[in-house]
Amino acid sequence: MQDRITTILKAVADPTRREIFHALVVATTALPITQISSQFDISRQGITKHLKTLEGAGLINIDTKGRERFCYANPNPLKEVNQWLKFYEQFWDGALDDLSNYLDNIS
Amino acid sequence: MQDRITTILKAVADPTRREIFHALVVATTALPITQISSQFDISRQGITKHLKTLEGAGLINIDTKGRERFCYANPNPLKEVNQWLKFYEQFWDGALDDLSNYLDNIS
DNA sequence: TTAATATGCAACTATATGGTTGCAAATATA
DNA sequence: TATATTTGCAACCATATAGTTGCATATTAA
Repeated sequence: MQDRITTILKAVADPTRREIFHALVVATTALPITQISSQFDISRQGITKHLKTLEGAGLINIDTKGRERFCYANPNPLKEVNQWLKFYEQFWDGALDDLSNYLDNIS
Repeated sequence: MQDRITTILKAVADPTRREIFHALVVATTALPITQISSQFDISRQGITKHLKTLEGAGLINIDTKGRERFCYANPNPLKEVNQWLKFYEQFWDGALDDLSNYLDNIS
């Protein structure tokens, strides 16, 4: 199908999915689908589709418990985006003002 | 239309556009469209569309000189992606092994 | 056991996206 | 001046995407 990095970037390129992901990251507990969809204006099915996309990118996991499916965030795939970015960091303005970048580049 | 960050993420979510962008970043000189498209299997018009998307995201600039249009990369918009990522860095595994993250979090 | 709740699946719609081809216009070269 | 090169614009096509609704099913609660 497509690259892992492409799958991840496409998943977060949608603003609604970023919102859903964010809500799950800051949530103190896993949330069932209905509860997530209650926070948005689009239908539950619309939310379910977004959740599937996020799950496909590895950005969320879902645990089924009885009739409910509890979703929680897994930010780890974003490390790949970070790595992709890292190469270009040396080319953008102000890069050398950033200590971490400096350390990366002298090693 | 849409968020700046959404525009940027959508631009880099396409693998062909990432390739084009990368080619321009590592190029030592600005490249005319025909020369860029010669490096890819898709048509010149296909490349032109991608260039427009990249330009719309601010990731490249284009200078017209005579009949030619010279393209060069501008990685600065990626700083916004980096900032978006930064928030989630604290939630991913191994974040504290990274000195830069550590420094960010004690300040 | 009956009713309510949470969900998945399928079908459908509208629009966006990635790609193509054909043609006209501007610029450069012979 | 005639020809070749570089490009933009417009139309078109196929598929992907973001969303909807309707219905069936499983689990929980009354």
